[in-house]
Amino acid sequence: MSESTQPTEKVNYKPTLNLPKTSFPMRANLAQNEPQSMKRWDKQRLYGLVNEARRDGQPFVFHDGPPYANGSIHAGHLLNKVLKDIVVRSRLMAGKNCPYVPGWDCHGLPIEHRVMTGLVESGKIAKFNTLTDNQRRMAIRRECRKYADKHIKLQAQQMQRLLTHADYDNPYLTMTPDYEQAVLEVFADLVQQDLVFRALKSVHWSIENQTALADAELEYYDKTDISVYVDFEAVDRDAVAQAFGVELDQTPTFMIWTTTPWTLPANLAIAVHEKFRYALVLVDGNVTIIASELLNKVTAAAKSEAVEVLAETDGSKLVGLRYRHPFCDRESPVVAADYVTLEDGTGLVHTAPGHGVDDYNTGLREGLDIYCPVLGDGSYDDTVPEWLVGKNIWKANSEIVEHLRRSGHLFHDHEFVHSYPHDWRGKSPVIFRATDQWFVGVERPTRWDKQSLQQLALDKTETEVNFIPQWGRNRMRGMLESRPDWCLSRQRAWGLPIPAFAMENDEVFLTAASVRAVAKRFGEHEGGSDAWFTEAPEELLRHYNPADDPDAPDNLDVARLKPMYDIFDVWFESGSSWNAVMRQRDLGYPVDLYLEGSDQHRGWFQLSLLPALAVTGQPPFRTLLTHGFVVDKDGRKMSKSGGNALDVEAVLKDYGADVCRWWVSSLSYENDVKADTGFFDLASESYRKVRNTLRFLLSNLFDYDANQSDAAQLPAPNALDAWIMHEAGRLQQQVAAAYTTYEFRRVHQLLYDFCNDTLSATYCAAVKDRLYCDAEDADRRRSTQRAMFTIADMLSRLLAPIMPHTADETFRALHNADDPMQTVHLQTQVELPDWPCNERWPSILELRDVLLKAVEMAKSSLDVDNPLDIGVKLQLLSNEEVVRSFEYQDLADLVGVSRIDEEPSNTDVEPSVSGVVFRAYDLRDEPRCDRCWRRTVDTTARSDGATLCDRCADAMK
RNA sequence: GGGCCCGUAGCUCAGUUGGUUAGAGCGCACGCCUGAUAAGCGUGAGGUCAGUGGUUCAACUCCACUCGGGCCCA
Repeated sequence: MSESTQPTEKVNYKPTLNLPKTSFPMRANLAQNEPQSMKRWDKQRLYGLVNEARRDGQPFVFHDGPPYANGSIHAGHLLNKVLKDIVVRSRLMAGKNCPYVPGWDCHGLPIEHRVMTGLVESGKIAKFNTLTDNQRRMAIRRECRKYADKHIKLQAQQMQRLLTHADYDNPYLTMTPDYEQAVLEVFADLVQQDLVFRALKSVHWSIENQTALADAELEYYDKTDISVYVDFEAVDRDAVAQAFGVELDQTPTFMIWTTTPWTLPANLAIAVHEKFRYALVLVDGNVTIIASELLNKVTAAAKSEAVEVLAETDGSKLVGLRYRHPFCDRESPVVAADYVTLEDGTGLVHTAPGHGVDDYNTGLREGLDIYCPVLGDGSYDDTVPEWLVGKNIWKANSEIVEHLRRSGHLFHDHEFVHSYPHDWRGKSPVIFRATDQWFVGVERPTRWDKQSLQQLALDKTETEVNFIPQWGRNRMRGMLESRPDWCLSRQRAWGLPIPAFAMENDEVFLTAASVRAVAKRFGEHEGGSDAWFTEAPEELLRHYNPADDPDAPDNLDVARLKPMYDIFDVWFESGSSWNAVMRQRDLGYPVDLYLEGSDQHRGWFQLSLLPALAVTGQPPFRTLLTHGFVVDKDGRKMSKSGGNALDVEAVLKDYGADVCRWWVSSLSYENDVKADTGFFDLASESYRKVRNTLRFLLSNLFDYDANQSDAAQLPAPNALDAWIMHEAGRLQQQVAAAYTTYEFRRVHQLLYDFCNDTLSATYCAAVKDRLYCDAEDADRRRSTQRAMFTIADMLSRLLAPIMPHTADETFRALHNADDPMQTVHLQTQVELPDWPCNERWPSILELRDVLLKAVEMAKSSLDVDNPLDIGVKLQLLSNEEVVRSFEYQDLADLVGVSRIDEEPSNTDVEPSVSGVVFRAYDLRDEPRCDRCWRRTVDTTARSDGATLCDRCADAMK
């Protein structure tokens, strides 16, 4: 700063200025202060108050999907719950009636598995095993319920810490009696439409525990088995010869390979790959068929000496040929299958639909029996050859090999070590076994114009469901098209029982009316579906009268019924929530919005859609919004074991919920979301920018009384104020629209840019001088304060859905709230009046940019540091009218220089960007106001020796 | 292996139906202010639009393939 322009004696004018004052802290200290906000809201019972206040508002029906009641919340929950909360809060702010009932998925294998593991580890399992079946089931269920309760409490607490505004006092739980009742009512409706049936399906089966096992209950260990190459004799020699285009005088065989000889009695097909080449070979005097590529490997393994390829053909030519089973009296076909590989075996795959998933699917497709001659205890039933009946399958393995060897069907055998699934508890090997299961038939006609569920689902998602993002529709369609029948049953204890009974004649008793009767019983029973394990059939069916049931079997004797113990797939329970929650609690149906991760296209979305369509004929949702998954900073999947999972609790503690939510609002959530603690540093920075802008507004309102300074008493707003109010109005409309269309990222962008650019860098910088230096009561200053007050109030409301704590803190500071009941969250958005403002503002802002650059250049060329030591002369050419419609002082404030004025235009000069010619010049020789530090034309020496501008001289009076 | 999707500055993202020199914020560099001060302001440098090939007068944009990543199946 130049010495020559400094006043000789320094008077401190600082006390005469209206400098900002506020108790609103610069540092948010969210980790400490957010819990206090939560307490205040809790005490005033805010959730209920808001609902009460919005009771007559237009409803917006939102339905929360239930997370699984297991473990702590993770990054995915953070994203999901915050997005939901932003939706709900923004709808409430718009005056909508929008309840948010949170829910939990309580039943199911993961909990049961954890509980069982605990029992095994603690040794309690021994005691459980001494109980009767139903006592044991009840004991397990009690443990599972305790486990679920504990985690629901934990998660609810963590979700509340995210500042979500939901009815945590009345959540829905899939394990409560009322919920269970409503699920069974949905099921009854499906039964009534004949959509439910029983059929065989291959499952992992533990012989040791005589139970079906889920994938999660398998452990893989190496197991030594006998692997065998078996010749299956062709039925029609000529047909085979024709397929290979040769003549044959010997009946050829199909050579298969298997490591489970005990499944051979259930063989019903041989699968080949249509695109592979197969060879007709003379090996050691026999003619057999092997995949060409595997021929050498197989004959080498068997140490065959004489190998001669007679012909080759495509797999597709073999399809349809038939063969004779080596020791069962039947013929079976060769079929095509894609899963046939050339890695092991012969390229011809032994297929037993009762003993394998691929085999099972092939069996369904080819219309084969799902034949399973193995009983639950691992012994053969009486449908197999006599020498095998009653034998244990593991023992039978070697007998079958010997039998094949003797009958000449065994080409080769050797021991083979492979990874094989074992029961996680007993560590014994499991088998695949076809068992009776319950299904929902997706291709059966429903009561809705006889269309199938699949067809209804395809049609309705095409026309009646809105997808965000759009590609969700394709994804859903693809999944629906390939949707198999829905297997509803599981063989577990922790779940809702499928209320079926076995009759004396071994037939199954389950009708729509009987299901409804049990539903009613569960609903009124304190323990809900626990009744299934503690009550006799007469009690369970106390609301059932066979005389009123057209489907009741003739010979029904309720007293002699035996309950069956399959439970529902948990997806059927959560998939009935539209009934168990939304319809039962009268919250609105169909629902406006389901919002979940994109994995739920197959999960909750689809499995809610199917039952709802069956029962109501319409989709349960109008809009499906999906978000991506949270991945690590390199875009890789997060996992606890991978060590790259985000610690949500730590992030909340270090950054606070408002920062986390501000981060969530910045995401393009439709794609995968990268997250790392470092990302929250950035969100923190940007949060602080917004916070500081709010603080600046608040700090300049310390002497402003919004009630007294009513609009009527104030003069027309200054051009700057009119402009910022106009911008604020536009912002409000854009933000409101973006909230409505779930474009939170745009909301974030708009709010950030407005705070950072429009307010902080432009408006606030420009009005500082008048706020600080104008007389306290000057019209110009009051007009500015009015704008700032209005905007701060508006911003607190616009920000409330994203940062509930900070918005409330701002709102309460602005309104000097001592009353704990005062909160932004009971407010609705105020529509700002359409403020007229000079329509030339865009040109002026362009001019500002140009002049800022000019000032920057002048600073170096004139060797000036402080822009207040610079003045700008304009030559107005094409845009005379535009510039002259503004006051030069306002322009100077916008650019941050002491003064801007005109000079006569010189026609020789080329106009620059905005049609102006400008010249920045050094003002350091001009007097500088001691109070406002500007070098305006009216700054002169005053009688008391001070150098002041007129405005400051006035303000001092 | 199949279905759906993603890949633009160091980072997070814009980029209309193909059409001038691909935009913004953060970060970074340099500077200012010291009356928003553990703040605030200005200026500037950063890009082979994942890769290859094709369609076109013209491709970040349309098509095919490849690579990397995610979800759901098998």
